[in-house]
Amino acid sequence: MAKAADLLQLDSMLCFAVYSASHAFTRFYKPRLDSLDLTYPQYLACLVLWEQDGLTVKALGERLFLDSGTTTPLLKRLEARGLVRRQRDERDERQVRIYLTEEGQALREKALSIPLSVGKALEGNAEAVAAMRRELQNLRSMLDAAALD
Amino acid sequence: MAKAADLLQLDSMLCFAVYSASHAFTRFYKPRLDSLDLTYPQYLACLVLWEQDGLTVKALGERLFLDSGTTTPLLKRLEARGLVRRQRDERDERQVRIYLTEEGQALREKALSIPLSVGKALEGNAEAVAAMRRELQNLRSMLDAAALD
DNA sequence: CACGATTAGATTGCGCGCAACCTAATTCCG
DNA sequence: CGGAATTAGGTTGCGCGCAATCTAATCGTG
Repeated sequence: MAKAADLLQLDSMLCFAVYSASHAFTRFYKPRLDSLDLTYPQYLACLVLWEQDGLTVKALGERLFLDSGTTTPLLKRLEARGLVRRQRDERDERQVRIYLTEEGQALREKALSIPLSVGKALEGNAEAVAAMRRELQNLRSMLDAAALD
Repeated sequence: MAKAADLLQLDSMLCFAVYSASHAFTRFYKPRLDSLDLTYPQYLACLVLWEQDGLTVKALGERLFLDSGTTTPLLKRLEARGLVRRQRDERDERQVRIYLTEEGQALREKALSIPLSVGKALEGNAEAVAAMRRELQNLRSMLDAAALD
């Protein structure tokens, strides 16, 4: 049975498994993203924009579960790098819409090699990977729901 | 079949599922850790020390997969808060050993409520949680191994 | 229409997380 | 023994990630 001592065992904790796997992913991506001159969160923002261009800052933040304190400076860095353009919405001037530049759109081709590299590293575990992804998505929504109590 | 377009779909990516679940955990822990006056990484460091006191900075960093640029300032903050003592090893003066103070040891009792709160949030998923944890540990080691290429 | 409430985005401050680099202590080897 | 190589820890710089706060634009209600 689980004693009080066991409750605080680092290696039995799901939170630490998620936390350390997340950092391992970032480390794995680092050298691959260096060749695109992107950080990992910047890469995620590009993924969102490659799927749907012209999103507002808020919509992009909701897609990544990040708030404006994170997204605003990140998008300004992408703008400084010439990958996106930030433009006030004319209908609602509170909103700022993010548009990929030609360079930003072109970067997509180079980015294709990255998921291939991940696929290679996790070769032979395709079903397990897909199942894990779904469980993690479920975990995230359970945690966000429970965070309100 | 997976086309090129699908390769870059955010919601099909394991990396993003891990990344966003990790942040969801941090958000979930935040209000619980506020009452202990600890950040999440500081809580992890305490978990390690509650298991084994007197570790070197390096050993503690290896346990958490963090380097000295992260652990040194984190441990200095725990020291400033009165939870740990940092002491040069007499045998090998390159090393600094970390010892819990009485206050640091006492905090352990208050921390017990936290895994209980997590257990409640994930109630009814105990086996799935344990399986996911093992898969994530495996994922982390696969990524760290593949990161070398 | 007017005015309080809400909303979008920006800003500041702080704690990670890591690369790059530095110093001091120890080890390795001729 | 003595100098090169290695190791532990610390420092700096930068990009997140988020709480708290601010401003400006829009909405909602009387």
